[in-house]
Amino acid sequence: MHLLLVDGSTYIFRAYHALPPLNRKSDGLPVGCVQGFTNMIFKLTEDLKGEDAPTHMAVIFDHSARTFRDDIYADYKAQRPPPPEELVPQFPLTRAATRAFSILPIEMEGWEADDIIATYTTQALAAGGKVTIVSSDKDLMQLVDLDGRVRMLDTIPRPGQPPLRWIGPDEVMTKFGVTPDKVIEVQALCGDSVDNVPGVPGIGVKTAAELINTYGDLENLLAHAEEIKQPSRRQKLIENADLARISKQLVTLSKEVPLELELSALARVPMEPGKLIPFLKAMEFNAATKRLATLLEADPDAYEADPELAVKPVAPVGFDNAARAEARAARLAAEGRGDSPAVLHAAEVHETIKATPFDLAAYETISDAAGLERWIAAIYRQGYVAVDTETTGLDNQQADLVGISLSTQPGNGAYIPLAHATGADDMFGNGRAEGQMDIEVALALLRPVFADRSILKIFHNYKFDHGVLVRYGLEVNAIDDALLLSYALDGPQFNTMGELADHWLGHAGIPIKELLGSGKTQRTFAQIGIADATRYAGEDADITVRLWHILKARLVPENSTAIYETLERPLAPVLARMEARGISIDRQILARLSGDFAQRAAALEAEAHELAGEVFNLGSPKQLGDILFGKLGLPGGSKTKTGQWATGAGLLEELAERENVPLAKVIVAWRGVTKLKGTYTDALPAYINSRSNRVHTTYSQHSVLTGRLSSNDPNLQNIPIRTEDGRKIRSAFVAAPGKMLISADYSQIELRVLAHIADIQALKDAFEEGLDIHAMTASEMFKVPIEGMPSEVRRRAKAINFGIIYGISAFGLANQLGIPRSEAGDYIDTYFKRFPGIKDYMDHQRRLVKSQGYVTTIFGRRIRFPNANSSHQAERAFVERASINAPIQGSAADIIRRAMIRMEPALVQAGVHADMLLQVHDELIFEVDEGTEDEAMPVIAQVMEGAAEPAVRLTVPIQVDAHAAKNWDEAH
DNA sequence: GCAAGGACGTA
DNA sequence: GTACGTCCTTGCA
Repeated sequence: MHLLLVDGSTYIFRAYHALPPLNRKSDGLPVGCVQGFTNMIFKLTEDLKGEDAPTHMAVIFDHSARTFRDDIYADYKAQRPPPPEELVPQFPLTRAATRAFSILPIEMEGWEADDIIATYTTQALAAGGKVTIVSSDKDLMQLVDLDGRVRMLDTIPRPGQPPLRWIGPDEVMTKFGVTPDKVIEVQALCGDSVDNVPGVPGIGVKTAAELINTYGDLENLLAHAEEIKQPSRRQKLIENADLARISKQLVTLSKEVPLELELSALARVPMEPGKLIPFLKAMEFNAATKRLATLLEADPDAYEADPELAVKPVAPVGFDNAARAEARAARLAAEGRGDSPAVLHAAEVHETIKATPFDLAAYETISDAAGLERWIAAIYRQGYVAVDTETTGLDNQQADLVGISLSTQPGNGAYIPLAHATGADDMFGNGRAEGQMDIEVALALLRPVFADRSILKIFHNYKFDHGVLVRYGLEVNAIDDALLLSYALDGPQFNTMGELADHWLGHAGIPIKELLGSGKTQRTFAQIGIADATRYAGEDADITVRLWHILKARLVPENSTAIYETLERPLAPVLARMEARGISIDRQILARLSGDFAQRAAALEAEAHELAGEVFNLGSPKQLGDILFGKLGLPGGSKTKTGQWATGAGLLEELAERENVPLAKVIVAWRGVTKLKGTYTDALPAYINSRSNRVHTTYSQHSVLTGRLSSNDPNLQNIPIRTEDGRKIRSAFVAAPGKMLISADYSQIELRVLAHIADIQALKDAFEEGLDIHAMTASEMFKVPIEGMPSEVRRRAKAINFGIIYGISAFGLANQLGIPRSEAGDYIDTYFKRFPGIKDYMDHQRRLVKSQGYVTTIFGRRIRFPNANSSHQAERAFVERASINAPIQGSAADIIRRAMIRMEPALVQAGVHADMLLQVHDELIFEVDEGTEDEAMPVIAQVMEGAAEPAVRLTVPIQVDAHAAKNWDEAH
């Protein structure tokens, strides 16, 4: 007997890094590793002929689950990052490839592939056979034996080396300095940084081998540790004896895996064209199909592509209609959309999916475990699934889960009702509706699927579903998000699934209003009948999977892959966790303020009525305008675009000053107080979540043109700070008992980004020297020494600096500073003369936006302006200013996003516990245990300051200021 | 009950 | 002059 065991998982990972990426032509599915794997299996069968030919064969895979090693040592393989997303869909395909060659793929929950290999190896030896292990994993070297009955074979292609490299006792000796039977003793001492096996700190392979060759094994060495001459080595061994013993347990492969298949079941059977060719065709490996068909003396045309794996012929006309593809290519070329294969591919995917009709009646209601298990099996075959949750409300921190829908391909869908009540019309209702499986049973079945990093879960607005699912104990790994794909590609153009579906599929789907109604009679999803719910929810999952196919195909041709993969997708779970944490607010402070504001508002209101000589609604700009400019006949009134009198704060203040109108002052004061009361002190307490006693904002990751976040329900990005009253509100945001808040903010991030992008040496020098940037600007412009500079001069320079960032106009600057427009124009001219690069930068962005319709951040985020060539002068001017601002604001936004993505792992790495709670554009708020703030702050600042690297090396220093206190006002 | 407009809080 | 979200009034359904 000759048993050949292929270590499948290691090969896939090595192939992923070694081989160029390859995508299936028809749908862009990544298949590079599958192809590498298929070639490897084929070459093995070719190379191992005659004497070397195995009689038994299997491919062994790791099963993504914990193993006994996690129980021995919690940190085992803790450093291992999740597999790359491109690799994920390829896992099930490599199993399929194995079966296509008539070889059994073997994996077992709770066991690593290495353990299964060790057990089969032991059994084969006991049966008198020999074993070849196809792997280069050093952990398997312990199985090699001295008399050549167990050898390893490394087949990973390496330049300059033979294609097949046998690993026997000599090679093991080279690697570990000992015979194979002593490998685990050496590994126990030297550990393994990749798998996070600790070993004895400070002992490497060389020392370990020397010690083992002297003392024979670990136990004997430890028993004689006292005798070792070198003091530090002796001490390390004595101190870390237990660590070494644990390490040995970790590296020792189990030879007692309870195998499901006996050795005899692995007997080789010949390849069958009926299995192999349909697989190769489904993968669209055309050359391999021909070659293997010839080898097997089969007619490739006699077999169809495996329907389970092939791109589904979802459209009336398939992808392979040459005439149609050609016509399409011609049309696209004529439209100037280019003819790169990726562009054509994306267009084909879109057209095909768009042509697939919706059939709401086809969606399945899953009402029992057997039904769900069938769907889960389909999900594992597909490797990905679109998921949508239905809940009782829009607040994902409170809403109850009502059901979950799934779709694995355009046109299909299923709904698992979990908490529907009996009909809303039934006045005795609110019982549990019939035909639903137990929620715990359903979740138990779904839990491993959601956690499985080899199955991609596709959401639309993942953050919402995450907030619901984690509260039901589901962990979700490996996600894509159709809404974020859309945002990475098109910016905030589309906000809802309905808008996306309408635009891309020409089918908006059932509006939720149609099911729930609105106003007083509005129902929750739990009150919807299961049949209606299945149509609605199934459609949502179906739409999601369609959008995913269409949008994902556009990433590569539209240069948005990096933004999506490195900024958008990784940020979503970070934000989801911040939302779930919330922040504590002090109700008492707010209640006292509300009372205070109410009194002051009432007094101001009475005073205003007195001054106006009549009772009117102070909250009505219309009534106010009529009184000021009508009844009182004040001059200087201007009209808004709707013909109303304008009554903005700036205008009222001017009126108070110039015309000496006390009423104007009173109104401004009243507005200030009622604004704070209405928006903050009255409103915020209502947002306190009764379970957590904290306020949970929702961040929108897909709403802002420039790449910033926005915050809503409540908006925690506009908590007051500028006035005394405002800061009192801010002081109501507090650390939990025993905790502290840390606020870390970027200093002048946008001006620094401007200095970098526009390459303004004078600005860079100023930042390098740590100067007051506004004072420096003033000194340059007005020729005033920084020392003893009047505050008014600095204020003007500051307004100009901000103006530059906003795409300055003389009109705007004049307005801001209350100076004549001609004077503002002179300031701008002076600024351009002093900092000549600024004008170049501005002109450059103007040209870019007009020629290509978008500008970019330093990380390549595209910010689109479809109106760049508008026929309206005002609109054009607006786009010009926005296109000047967007790369600055957007690059700063990208920097803090990168910091947020890296923050949690960096804190873990540093051994600091800190919870990131809020982001306010250039500021991050954390909550830490009291007393740990001095450890946390440097780590936080370091991550933030280095966030652009290594993607971009900024040519200005980035500075972060961090402070800790019990409340947000004092921490800021 | 809903949308638009004005005003104003933040970076 | 950039980017947001929320509150309130108004006007129409």
